[in-house]
Amino acid sequence: MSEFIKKAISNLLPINESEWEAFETKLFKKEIKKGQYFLHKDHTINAIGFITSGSFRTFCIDNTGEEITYCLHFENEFLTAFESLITREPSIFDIQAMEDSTLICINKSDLDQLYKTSHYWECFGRLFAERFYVIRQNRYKDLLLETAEYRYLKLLDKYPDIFQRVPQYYIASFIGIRPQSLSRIRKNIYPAKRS
Amino acid sequence: MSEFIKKAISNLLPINESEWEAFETKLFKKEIKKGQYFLHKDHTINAIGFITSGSFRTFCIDNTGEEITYCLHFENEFLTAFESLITREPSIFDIQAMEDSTLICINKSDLDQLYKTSHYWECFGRLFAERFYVIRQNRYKDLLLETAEYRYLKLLDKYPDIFQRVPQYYIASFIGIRPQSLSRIRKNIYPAKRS
DNA sequence: CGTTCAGTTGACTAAGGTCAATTCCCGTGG
DNA sequence: CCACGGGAATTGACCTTAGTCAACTGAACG
Repeated sequence: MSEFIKKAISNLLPINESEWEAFETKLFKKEIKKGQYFLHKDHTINAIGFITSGSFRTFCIDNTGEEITYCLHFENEFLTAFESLITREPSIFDIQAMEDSTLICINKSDLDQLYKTSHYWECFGRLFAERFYVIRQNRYKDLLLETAEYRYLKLLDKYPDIFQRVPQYYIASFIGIRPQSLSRIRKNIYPAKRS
Repeated sequence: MSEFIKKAISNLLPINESEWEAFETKLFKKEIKKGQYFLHKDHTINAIGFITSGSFRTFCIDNTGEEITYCLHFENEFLTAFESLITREPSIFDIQAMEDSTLICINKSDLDQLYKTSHYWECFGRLFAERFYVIRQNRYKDLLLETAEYRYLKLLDKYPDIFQRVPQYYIASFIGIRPQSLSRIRKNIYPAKRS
């Protein structure tokens, strides 16, 4: 089960057995039913999860009271409110399961301990943060420079089956538009048929 | 001169003398005249700078051939194309001095060496990346959730003298709109007078 | 003094938001 | 098996924000 997380970690920085064992003993499993929360807004997050099955969305409430889906998360991805994890401030986001889901988690305090005692893990922490940065950077770039239609197509390209798993109004909001606008964009792309 | 960079580093993670000395020997000074470049697009960046005087802008070219000012940078801030620094890919951004400027720089290779040999520096590297993440995150949040007017006022709040130092069309582009739109927003905020 | 370029303004356009009505889809209970 | 209810998605009509294009102003500087 934790083979996948080991692979994801090795992907960032190859790991040896003793480093892995120190890490593995800290892991715990968490099951979250569809609709339940991994994190509630106004709470400071104290763990990182790795999604072994299911999917989540990170959302917040905008000035008009509307829910804005900020991120979507799927299998084999790390899940956390990184900003809150770093700053130790309460998160402005909720993180909710969109399907019945399973996570492998590690507590922030255990991770900090690993950072402190192991050069390997400190280095991993840096690479982890750097990768999070690149993801944010790309999203920011797309929002600033690209059209909603481009963002929609890019998302479809990355997750071809996303429409089978995620309601369209979450997707719309993730792209940065309203469900009605996404509906129109889709109509525009696929003139007669339905996708 | 390098007192300021030492202070900026200590701010992230308190530093002792021997760590500092290892670092200081690697530093070099770079002077860049107004209009000259710290980094050219399509080149992989191999240094981080710390601005001791002057200011810079990071920009790229959008689909329509328009220059988009992506970031503005001032004294006592670190300057790099972080994405290119991390991924070792060519940057899509140019970084250009907006005023005659002075930087204290360290090469990526020297930094990597410090990361490798010192737990202090590795930890610093993580905190540095984390802080970059938070900055990106905030910009992304503002672009997704806030109006152009709010972003304008927030920028003014952070850099009250920015209009004395930076042409308005760079500022407009930085907050994600066209100069004409910024002009109208300003007209709207200050109905009769001029600021 | 004319050239240049940033900034402003006006008229028009385009993208996306808003509100409301309608249709579609799917699960549940009769 | 069918009818109904409820939420998701679509569509239409209209509005708002910002973009586009072009003309004009004004300050800076040789």
